Amino acid sequence: MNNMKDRVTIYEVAISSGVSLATVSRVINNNPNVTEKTRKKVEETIARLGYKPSRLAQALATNKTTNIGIVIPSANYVYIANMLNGMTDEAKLRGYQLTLFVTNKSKEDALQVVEKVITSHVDGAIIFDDELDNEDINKLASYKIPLVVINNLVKGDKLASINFDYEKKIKEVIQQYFKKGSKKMYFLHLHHSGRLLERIEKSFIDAHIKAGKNYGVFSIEDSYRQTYADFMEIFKSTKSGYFLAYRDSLAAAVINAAIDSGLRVPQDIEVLSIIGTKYVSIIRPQLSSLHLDLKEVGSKAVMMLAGLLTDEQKEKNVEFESTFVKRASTLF
Amino acid sequence: MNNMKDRVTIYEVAISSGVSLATVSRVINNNPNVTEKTRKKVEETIARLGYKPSRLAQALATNKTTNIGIVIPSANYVYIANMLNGMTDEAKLRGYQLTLFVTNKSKEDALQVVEKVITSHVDGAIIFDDELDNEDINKLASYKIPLVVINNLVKGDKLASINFDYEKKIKEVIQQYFKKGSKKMYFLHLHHSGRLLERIEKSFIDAHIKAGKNYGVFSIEDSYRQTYADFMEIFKSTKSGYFLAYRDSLAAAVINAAIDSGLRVPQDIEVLSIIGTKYVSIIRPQLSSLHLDLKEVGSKAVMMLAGLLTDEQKEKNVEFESTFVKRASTLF
DNA sequence: AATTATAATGAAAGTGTTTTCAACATAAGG
DNA sequence: CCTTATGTTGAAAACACTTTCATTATAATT
Repeated sequence: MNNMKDRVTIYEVAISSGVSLATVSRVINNNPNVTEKTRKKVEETIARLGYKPSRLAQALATNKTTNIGIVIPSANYVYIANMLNGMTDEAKLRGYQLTLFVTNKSKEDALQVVEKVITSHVDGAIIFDDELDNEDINKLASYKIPLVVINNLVKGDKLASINFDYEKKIKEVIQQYFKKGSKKMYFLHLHHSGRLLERIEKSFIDAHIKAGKNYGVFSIEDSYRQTYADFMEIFKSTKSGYFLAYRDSLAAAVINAAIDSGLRVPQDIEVLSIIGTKYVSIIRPQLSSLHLDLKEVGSKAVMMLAGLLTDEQKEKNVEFESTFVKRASTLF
Repeated sequence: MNNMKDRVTIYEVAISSGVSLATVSRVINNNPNVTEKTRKKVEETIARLGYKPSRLAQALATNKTTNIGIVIPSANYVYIANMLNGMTDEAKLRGYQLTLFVTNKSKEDALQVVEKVITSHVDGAIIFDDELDNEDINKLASYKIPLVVINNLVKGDKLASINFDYEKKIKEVIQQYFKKGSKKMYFLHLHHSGRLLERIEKSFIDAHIKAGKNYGVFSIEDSYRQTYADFMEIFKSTKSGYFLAYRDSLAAAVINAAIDSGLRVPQDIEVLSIIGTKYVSIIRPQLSSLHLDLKEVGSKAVMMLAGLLTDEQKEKNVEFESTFVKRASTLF
C-alpha cells in the first residue's frame, strides 16, 4: 500500500531534471540531438522516478499504437493456436502487441468486430476468418488499416494476402489416389463450414467429376463427439470408404468409430485429415494429412504486416505449400 | 481508392451539426442531459460523416482503455486455448478487448512483459503464468493494475485469484489407488516445469511418503516425440507402472510407447493425464484425467476482473474443483 | 575575435477525447 | 409576470505525449 505508484508523467521528469518536455521526449525516443550530459541527467531521473512513457499518449501523438489486431473465428482451435504462437513470437521480436478479435463464426459478431478494429486504432490487422467478406475487408481497408488476409480470396489493392494451396493439393491427392486406390471417397462437409472449406470441397468434387468418378458427401457437426456418434451409425451400413476430414479431431472421430465398428483402418476405411496439427502422430493409427507449418504462417503474417507498416518490404501475396504426408490412416 | 476515409473527428461532427464538442461527446456517451432534438441532429451527422470516436483519445481522457492484458506462457497449448476461448467470449460480452502478453517460459521475457503490461495501459490483467513471481506480480499491483492471478500462489492484498485443486485431487486419486491398485507410481517431471507442476509433484511425493510407498520420477522434455522415444527406451526394462503426466500429449506418448512395446494399457501400464483437454477421449485407450472446464475458468477470470474494475462485486478467491474422470487408461 | 555553420534546447501547438463549471434557456411556482 | 428550480449547452482545461520551429549555445572557420 505504501509503495503504490501514481503514474509519473513526462512533465515531472522534465521539472525534476531541469529540462523541457521536448528534451525528455528526445531522450525517450533515442533522438540523437541530445548532449551526452543532458541525456545522462534525464536518464538518471527517469530511473529515479521510475518513469514509464504512456503508450496511450504516445499513440495519440504519433498515430501509432504498436498494436496489431488479430481477427479469428475462435481462439479454441489447435491450428489457430499454432498460428497465434507464430504471431506472438514475431510480434514480440518487432515490438508489437496483439489484440484479439473473435467473430465466433457469426456474421453479426463479424460486423461488430469490423467496427471494433476500426475504433481500436490498431496499426494494422491480420485476418484469418472466413466470416469477413469482401465488403467487410474493404471497409477496413478504406479506413487505411493495413491488412494481411489469410485464406480469404478477397479482392483489393491495399492488402497483402497469404494463401494455402489446399485446393490444389487436395486435387493432387485425389488424382494420385485414383491411380492406385479404389475406395469411394467421401467429403465431410461441415454445417458451418466457411469459404475455405467450401473451396476445398469444390476442389474435391471437381476432381471427381473430371475423372468421372462417383463420390459422397456427409454433412457433419464440427464436434468430435457428434461426428463419432454419426459415424458409428454410418458404419453400420457403410463398410468401406476414403474420408476427407477438415480437422484432426474429426478425422479421429471417423477412425475411432471405424475401429469400434470392427472395421480396419486403413484396409477398409481410409481417412485423411486436411489440416494436420501435432495430433496427427498422437492418434492411432497415425493420420495422413496435409502438413503446413502454421506457426510459420503466423510469423510470416506478422512479418508481412510489419512490412506494410514500415514501407520496407511489401510482399503482396504469399502462397504456402502444404505437403501431403502419408501416415498410417491411408494406404497410399 | 476514391472512398478512402480520413478519420473524422469529434470536432468536425460538432462543427457540422452546429453544436459544441461537449454536446457531441454527450451524445456519444448516452449522457441523458441532451434534448431529443439536438441528439437527433448530432446522431444524424454522426451517421452522415461516418464518425467513430477514437478509443485512443477516449482512453487518454478517461484513463480507461477497455483493454485487458492476458499473460500466458504461450498461445500454443490446448488448455490455454480453451481458457482464451472463455476469456474472449466473456470479454466480448462486457466490451473488453484482450491483449496478449506471452512470456515464452523465459524469466527474461517475463520481466519485459511486466514492463509492457505497465506501459500498455490495460485496465487490468489476468495472469496465468508461472514465470511471474511474487515480485513481478506485486510490481504490477503497485502500478494499481487490477489483477486476477490464476494458479500462482502469490501474496498480495490487491489481487483476486483463481486456483485449481489439482494438488488436493492428485493426493486423493493416489490414496484411492493405494486401496485397490498395486502398481508403482511414477511422476513425469518436466524439465521446465513451473511452480504449479512442482506443487503437484510435491503433492504426489507427499502422498507416497505419508503412505510409506515407493515411487519413481522420470524427468522428461515437454514434447510428445521426445517423450515417446524416451518411453520406448524405458519400456524395454520397465514392464509395469502407473504414470502421471501433466498433459494429454505426454500421457499419449506414454500410452503409445507402451502399446508399441507390446504392453497392455491399462493392465500393465496405467496412465493419468493431469490436465485433461478434449483429446482425452480421442486418444485410445481414452485417457483418465482430472477434468476442469478451462473455458469456464477463462470466463470466470474475466468476470472477476470486470468486478474489480467496476467495484461491483469483488470475489477475491475462487477455487475450481477438478473431477477425476476414470476412462480406459487406468484400472480404477 | 568575428563570423558562420551546426548542434542542442525549449515554447507552443497538436493529437481526439472527456469533464467541470459557468452560462444560458426553459419550465414550474407563486 | 417575476422568481426560482431544473435542464441544456458551451468554453476551456485536462489527459500525456510528439513535433515543428524558433532560439540559444557551441563548435568550426577565417
